Amino acid sequence: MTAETDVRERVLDAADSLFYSRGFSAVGMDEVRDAAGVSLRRLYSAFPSKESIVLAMLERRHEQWTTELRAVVDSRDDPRARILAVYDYLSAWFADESFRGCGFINAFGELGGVSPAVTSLIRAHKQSFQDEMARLADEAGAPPPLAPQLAILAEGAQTTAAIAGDPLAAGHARAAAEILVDAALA
Amino acid sequence: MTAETDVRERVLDAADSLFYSRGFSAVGMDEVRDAAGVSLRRLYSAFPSKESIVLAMLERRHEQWTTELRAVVDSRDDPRARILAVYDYLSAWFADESFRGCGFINAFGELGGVSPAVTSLIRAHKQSFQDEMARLADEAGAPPPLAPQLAILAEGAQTTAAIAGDPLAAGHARAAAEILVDAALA
DNA sequence: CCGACGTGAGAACGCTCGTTCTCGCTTCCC
DNA sequence: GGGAAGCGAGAACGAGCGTTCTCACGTCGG
Repeated sequence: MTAETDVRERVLDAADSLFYSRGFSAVGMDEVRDAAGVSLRRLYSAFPSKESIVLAMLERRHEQWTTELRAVVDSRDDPRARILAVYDYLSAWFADESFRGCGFINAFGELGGVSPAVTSLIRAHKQSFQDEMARLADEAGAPPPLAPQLAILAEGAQTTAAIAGDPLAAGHARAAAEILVDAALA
Repeated sequence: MTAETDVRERVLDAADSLFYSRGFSAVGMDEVRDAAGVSLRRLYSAFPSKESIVLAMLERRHEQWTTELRAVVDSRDDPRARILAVYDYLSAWFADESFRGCGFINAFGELGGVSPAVTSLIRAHKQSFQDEMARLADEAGAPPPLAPQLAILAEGAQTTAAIAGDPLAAGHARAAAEILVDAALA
């Protein structure tokens, strides 16, 4: 069973990296096989189809993102600092040289119009982020409108950083968040 | 010559609608031909390749977007109202039933990793929007950091409205923009 | 030592794609 | 009226896709 999960991990690692950097339809299964170092036979015994790999990869990405974000947030105690920590997490992420935007937003552009399964997974991921923001805003005692505003800032920072290639977007979003938080708590 | 431009327009109309709603690789040239009501022969005499259609379509979309946005902004006189008009424009756009996010952000996800020409066109479009925001913020006498913050709000509203399917994102972004503008002008 | 099984490498399959070519028909100019 | 050019419809082509199959080989229980 370990061998089986190992194959799945290797395939998901390779698929995540390739699909994230080049998109889904631009990457063939042969390339995934080569990058994973796995035979096509084993690959298709671990996953029934390419789409199932995409779905599994997005699920794993969602869990990684959620875990990492929570870790950064939980390193702070002050409710205001916990909110702002979200943008610090974004800042560190944007600095990664292989950063090419939010994988879920990218997937939505390519597959959102044709794959309902992928669409609902993307939606769930973004909803979970909004819930997280609502929790943090609530902890700080802020009124309800703050949370969606903070989430919108985070989303905008991601696409701006990706397309303009400007990691400073996280700083701008953080500065705006500070103003909004302070205004909401006043 | 009119016939030639007519063919181009018909093809671009069809391609824009199809590519925007389903993505690029999910739509074949046969489908574009059917929707455009043009023979494949004429289609390929007007455009050398599928990618050239994508590029022409994005350029046209950029001009439409810029023109429409300027019209809404120019319907206001007060500098503060001109800034907020941007989010009113977004609000009206999100209400369109065929809205599926920003076509440029979507294109970036699918083609940004493989087509440099498409990437630089997308970048130019987003840069032009940031420039527009900088002009509006400058008109209002706001300090420099405001403009990127307003732009990030607009980008975030677009992806949030698209993925969550929530048109209210424009309202949240507008409310946040009001707070940021007032804080910057205080 | 042997046969059954599981595996890796990659050929093969069926399909779809972007693009080009064929062919019969229309059109229009002289 | 005749021939050359342009056109639409769709077949054809070559490539690439996701997926499956073949086959030779290694492994291992008996």
